[in-house]
This record gives sequence, structure tokens and C-alpha cells, in this order.
Amino acid sequence: MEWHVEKDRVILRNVTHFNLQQTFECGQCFRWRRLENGNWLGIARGRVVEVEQAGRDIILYNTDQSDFLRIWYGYFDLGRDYGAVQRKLAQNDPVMQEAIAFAPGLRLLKQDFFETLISFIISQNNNIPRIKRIVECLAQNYGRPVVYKEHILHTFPEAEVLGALSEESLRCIRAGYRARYIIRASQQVQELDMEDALERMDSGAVRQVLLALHGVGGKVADCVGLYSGLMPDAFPVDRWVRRVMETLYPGSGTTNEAIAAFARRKFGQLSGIAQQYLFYFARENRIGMDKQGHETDLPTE
DNA sequence: AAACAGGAGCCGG
DNA sequence: CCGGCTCCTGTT
Repeated sequence: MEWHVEKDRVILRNVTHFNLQQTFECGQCFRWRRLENGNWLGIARGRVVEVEQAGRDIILYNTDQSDFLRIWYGYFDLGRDYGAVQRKLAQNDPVMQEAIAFAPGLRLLKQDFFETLISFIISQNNNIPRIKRIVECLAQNYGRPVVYKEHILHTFPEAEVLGALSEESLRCIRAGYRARYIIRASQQVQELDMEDALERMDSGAVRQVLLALHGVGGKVADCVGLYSGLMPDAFPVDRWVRRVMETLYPGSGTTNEAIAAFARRKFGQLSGIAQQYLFYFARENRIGMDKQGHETDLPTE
């Protein structure tokens, strides 16, 4: 991949292993939206970007060289050789071969820590359309508006803002019992001033810190760590991943912990990316479900 | 139509 | 280890 800067935009040429739809719709993020012209609009670290996929090129509008290097290069994981990743994962593994073939352009985003934390606290025992609605509602009510063309986007709120809210005032976002978790976790984040510290910890230490937050259990900790780039080897096990593992990797285990351990032995440092290929493949193809949407495997919880 | 099940689970007892 | 939890959607 080469890239060059034009006025107000950055153009990536000869991009491989990068499909915008697969990347934005695989379940790792909740706020990217598709425009009528087919491009995607998103906001991270206070900056709005419009992204176009045009053949083998990817064009980032509303950015410059400085922001590209400071934000988007890392956000889109452009330094990683996904061809090499895929070859390694697919070697002697027909399941991964099929999962990768289903979404070969999926990339793991490095998202803002606090937004990822709150988003995945909201995600528990919830479904994706509703998660998106609640996250967007939080941003519109408590974030800062940023205008781009005819659009008004909102930054994700600061921990200080969410931590100061009452459960009553959060009632309008209809997050249910998760409202309490949002407030308490926000307060803990600002008290601990943890973000810089987390950057210097290894994966296991990050997980321990995350697990101490209200509303964060093992599954949410793994998601937050993985999608904010702090725990690249995490393997979050949810209902979908458990079903796909039980169905396609018989013997991987029955508890979530056993399945995660099996995966980390098998995929090593690439566990996080492997999980994302498997999750998206399983959900889109309803692996382990019958036509009525019921589990075909025996429940293990 | 009203009831029910299930959703990228976690907390408190 | 277990019941309960907010709210919403799809199904019966």
C-alpha cells in the first residue's frame, strides 16, 4: 500500500485486505454510518472522517497528513500485514479458511478507550440495533457537536460528564439497569486516571484493571481491551463465539474460560483477529442456530 | 392479542 | 452457583 496527500484528503493506493463494510459491520464498532453516496462517515478522537472505497483505493476525506499519521493510520491498523495474518491463521485450519474467505477485508479497529468501554458495558445482554441507539443517544446528549458538510456528528462524552450524571437523568437513553454501570464506571475511570497507565501494561494487567470496573465482567473486559488495542491477544467469548467453537471446533471446551484458553493456545497473539473473523462468520451465517433462531447445540451455561 | 423468549452478561447474595 | 435485571424485538 502506498499513500499520498492531496488537499483535504489522503489517498491509499493498492490497498488489500481492507473492506469498509466488513470492517464497520462486523460488530466491533457502533457509530459508523453509511451515506447515500455509499461512503462511510465516522468520528474518533474529535475528528470527523468520510471514507470512500473505490476499487483498490481508499480515500479519506476531511483529513490531512498530520491527522492521518496521528489518528487514522493506527485506527485502521494500517501497519499490519493482514495477508501474513491470514496465511498463518488459515494454515491447516479449514474453519479459519472459511471464516476468512467470508470476510477477507475485515480489519480490527483501534478505537477510543472510553467510548469502547461504555459501548461494551451497554452491549451486555443486549442486541446490536439497540446498542447503537443508546450509544448514539449518549453522544447526542452529552458529547460535543462537530459539523461536517450537512451532517452534525458528536464526540463521545468525556468520563467527567457521564460520571456526573444521575440515573434519573440517564433515563431518557433507555439503557435500563446498565445506566448505573455507565455512571459508576465513568467515575472510576476519572478517579484512576487510567488511560495512560493502561498503555504501558501488558494484556493480563489491563484485564485485571478493567475487571475492577462496575459493569465489566470477563466478556466485556476482553472486548474493551481488544477493540481499544490494549489486549490484542484477547479472545472474547459470547454466545456466538461459543456456538461457533462448539460446532466447528468440537472439543474446544464447554465453559467460556475453557474455550478462550483453547483459542489462545491455538491462535496465540492472533487470537483477537481470529475471534473477529469467527464472530462475524458465525453471526452472519447463524452458525449453531436453526431456522427459528434456537440453539441447535445443548446450552452449556 | 397477549405472552414469551432472547439479546457481544454482570452484580449481589 | 443462581436469581434478577431494563428495555426492545421477533415469534407464537
